[in-house]
Amino acid sequence: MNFDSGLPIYIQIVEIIKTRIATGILKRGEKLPSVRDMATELKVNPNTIQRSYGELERENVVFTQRGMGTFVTEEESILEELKGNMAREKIISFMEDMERLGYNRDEIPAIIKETILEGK
Amino acid sequence: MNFDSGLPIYIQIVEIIKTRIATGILKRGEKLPSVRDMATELKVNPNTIQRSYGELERENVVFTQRGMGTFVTEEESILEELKGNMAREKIISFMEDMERLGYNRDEIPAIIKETILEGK
Amino acid sequence: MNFDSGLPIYIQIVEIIKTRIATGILKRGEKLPSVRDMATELKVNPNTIQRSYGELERENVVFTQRGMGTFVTEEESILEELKGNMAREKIISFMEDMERLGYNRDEIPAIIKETILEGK
Amino acid sequence: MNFDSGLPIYIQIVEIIKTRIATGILKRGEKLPSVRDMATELKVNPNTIQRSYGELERENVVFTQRGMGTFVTEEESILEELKGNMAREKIISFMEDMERLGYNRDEIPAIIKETILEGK
DNA sequence: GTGGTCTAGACCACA
DNA sequence: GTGGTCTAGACCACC
Repeated sequence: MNFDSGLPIYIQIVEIIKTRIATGILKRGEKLPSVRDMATELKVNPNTIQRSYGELERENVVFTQRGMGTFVTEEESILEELKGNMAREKIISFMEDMERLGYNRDEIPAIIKETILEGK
Repeated sequence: MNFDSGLPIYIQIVEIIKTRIATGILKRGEKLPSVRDMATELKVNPNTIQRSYGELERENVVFTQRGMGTFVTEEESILEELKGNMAREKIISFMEDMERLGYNRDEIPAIIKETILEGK
Repeated sequence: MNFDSGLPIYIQIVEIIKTRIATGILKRGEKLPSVRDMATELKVNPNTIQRSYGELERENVVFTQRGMGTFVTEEESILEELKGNMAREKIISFMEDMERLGYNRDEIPAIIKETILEGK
Repeated sequence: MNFDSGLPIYIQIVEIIKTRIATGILKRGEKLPSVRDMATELKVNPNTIQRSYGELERENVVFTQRGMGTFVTEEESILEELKGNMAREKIISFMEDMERLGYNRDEIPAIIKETILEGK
């Protein structure tokens, strides 16, 4: 795993975990890897993972039980919001890419429909 | 710049240059940086750039004039096709991402329209 | 327990015991811990406790029976006065705090009423 | 300065700074001591101060300008809210103390009024 | 100079 | 074992 995108490593890890949760790789209520295991897996310092987990907890995406571990939230509403946010980000960056390629915002839905039909 | 995506570096450079052309950073008929300059800019071996330019020429995206340098094609149809291909790739990977987030192919155009409206 | 408030330790202990009596942790007529036990509990020299007990006796808050130990006074009037004094101190320091936060002496009772209502 | 209240040091520092702001010792827009100076002053590690400042920034009580320092927020509404919160905490703990001394919640405003009158 | 991030390694409370 | 805190010391970007 590389972390040279310019963003702080702990933020990048937050994004990775959010993606895993939003896409269902990590499920509602599931235990995350321990701070130490995650640190070993991603080859970063445990404090960095700690910070990532802390940030996720602040956002109520995960919760921790002392001595037990860190878990994906049980609250469905937060998970839905998370998916919505990630989708919105994906859409926005996609649209920016498309505009850079010379397409107009408003014609994009139509182009997508075409592409869907082609693929069928 | 990192080139550790697994793909051969020369292919990655081909993609970078195609993106620059498709987005208009490099314009129709414009001279590309010399092999040597490009190698310096991307911190790779000049032979690698040479190979990338060769590939681009094979695809008629650029053409070479001995002693003058390498230039973006003058043929509008090729540029259009290039943009179309890049757009199609973007759309496909975007749709895969959205499906992973739990959205159905067919509902995506509608979601995009909503997001456009929100952003206004 | 820390005793680094600047005040003599024996005075601080007098205050601790008065608080325990005023709040009913130590009841009317109840035996106080022996000097030796109290010294162990608070991790101070027994002579210090001896001095604190002496001070409390001087104020008629406790009385000593040779060979039996030290006891909270039986006189209700002294206990009432003790509570009144502690309340007055609490009120004064509370009001100073509130004034420092920018509240006027005279508006404080009203603010408290509001807070009581909120808490209901 | 002692930090053995059981609470994490960084939280205690957050409280100290909030008190300084709420009581006007630190004014609207004023620069806080640098992380390093504060660490020296309070004899803790700079990272601990960093964490405290980060927490305060998260709560919008302060903001930072890279290379310039950390400053008390300019937003009056946040400062008002801060004072309100600190007052509420003071009131609640004061009332708990008074109840422990045998006074009823509802009679406290009256007792305060008496104490004010006595002091005049 | 400022804050921001990261690593290394320690100790603690909780279970 | 788990997460939570703290220290020490380094390097970075920005001003």
